[in-house]
Amino acid sequence: MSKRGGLAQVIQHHWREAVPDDRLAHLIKDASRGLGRALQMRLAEHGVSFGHWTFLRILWNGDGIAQRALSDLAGVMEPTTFSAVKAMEKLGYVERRQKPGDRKQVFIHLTPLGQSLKDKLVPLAEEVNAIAIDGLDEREIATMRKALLAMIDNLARDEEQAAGDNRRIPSTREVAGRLSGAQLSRK
Amino acid sequence: MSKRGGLAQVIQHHWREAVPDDRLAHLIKDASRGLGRALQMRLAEHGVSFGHWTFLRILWNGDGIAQRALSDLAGVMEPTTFSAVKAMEKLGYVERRQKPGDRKQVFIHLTPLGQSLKDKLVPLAEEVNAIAIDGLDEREIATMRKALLAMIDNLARDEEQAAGDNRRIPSTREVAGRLSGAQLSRK
DNA sequence: GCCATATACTTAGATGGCTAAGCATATTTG
DNA sequence: CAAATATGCTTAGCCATCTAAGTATATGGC
Repeated sequence: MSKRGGLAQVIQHHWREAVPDDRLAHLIKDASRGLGRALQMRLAEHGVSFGHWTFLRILWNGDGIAQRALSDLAGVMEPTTFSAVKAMEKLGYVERRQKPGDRKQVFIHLTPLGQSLKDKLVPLAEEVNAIAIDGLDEREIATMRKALLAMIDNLARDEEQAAGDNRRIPSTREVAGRLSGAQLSRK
Repeated sequence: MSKRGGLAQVIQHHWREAVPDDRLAHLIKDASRGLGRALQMRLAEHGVSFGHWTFLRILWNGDGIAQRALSDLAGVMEPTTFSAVKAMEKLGYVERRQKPGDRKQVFIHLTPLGQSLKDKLVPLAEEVNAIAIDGLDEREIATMRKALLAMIDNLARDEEQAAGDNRRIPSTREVAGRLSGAQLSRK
């Protein structure tokens, strides 16, 4: 309050110095929301919702996976996937199929329409990324990436432990899925 | 699929190398959700919802501000603030008052109960922060902070421009509020 | 001083995420 | 093999957030 030197400077000072501790979380949240909004705006122009993007991205990288696996890769809970997939099925982006001899799992397949979105949408995400990191150098980005990864890992271990404390041994699926949200299928 | 060398290593490899571009956004989102869940778990033990925390934090730092100002400081839209404040009023954390001669603005004041939460809840956020940044050194955190700040700024400018393209000159309030979501009251 | 515009709050309704709980089907094990 | 347990999908319902649109009140320009 009542610092000298213009708005930008005040904000810079505020975030960098006046705010030592827990507000790193706020910075991260704000960045995340900024990125989300930027992509959302662009996707909306193509009639695709932000929520669907998450799942399409994974399916473009290999469809025909079970709904459960899709949840893990997306880093969200099953009900989230369930409703998104249902909605995308209605939009004609995906099909839900079962394999003979397995009446539990539902496998998600892209339709040609769903497949075709890739070429339109991927550049939008790349554009957002380019805008966001403008002016940052390689080294800074690498450091940020490393730091974020470490934080995700730290928090996943905390969460894992908290869950274990209260209840039971969390399944591998749970722990791994919780770990970071979106990575390759392991095992 | 079918990588060698243990889960942690696979994930590390995945995030650090296999994923060059837009997935920085995913890292940030995952970190944000991890931080959110960690805090939420702890707040829940004290009967406070994550949403309320956002607003309480600001009010502890100076209550009696207008609902609109509270929105700006929290970096959320008015309806979000509206419902949160209504809920907190019902819980007895805050009161909504008006000033004579102004029938538009509603000023939000902490009750003693709302005030008293500060001592219980702030340490929880500090704990989460400490867990999250465990193992990171000063320099890394400073770099991340700087990079995030730059990204927020880049994205805010993008958004500002997109809005300007379509409609009208966004008010100062809007632009500044959008800039990062939670900072000091300036001017 | 009045009318146009801007501002502040509210309402309504959508979205994306979650937890809890249910049901059906596989899998394991005594 | 049968019973117990685990797994995968679904349903129901909550929470935090948003946009769009409505209402009431201030404010500024003519």
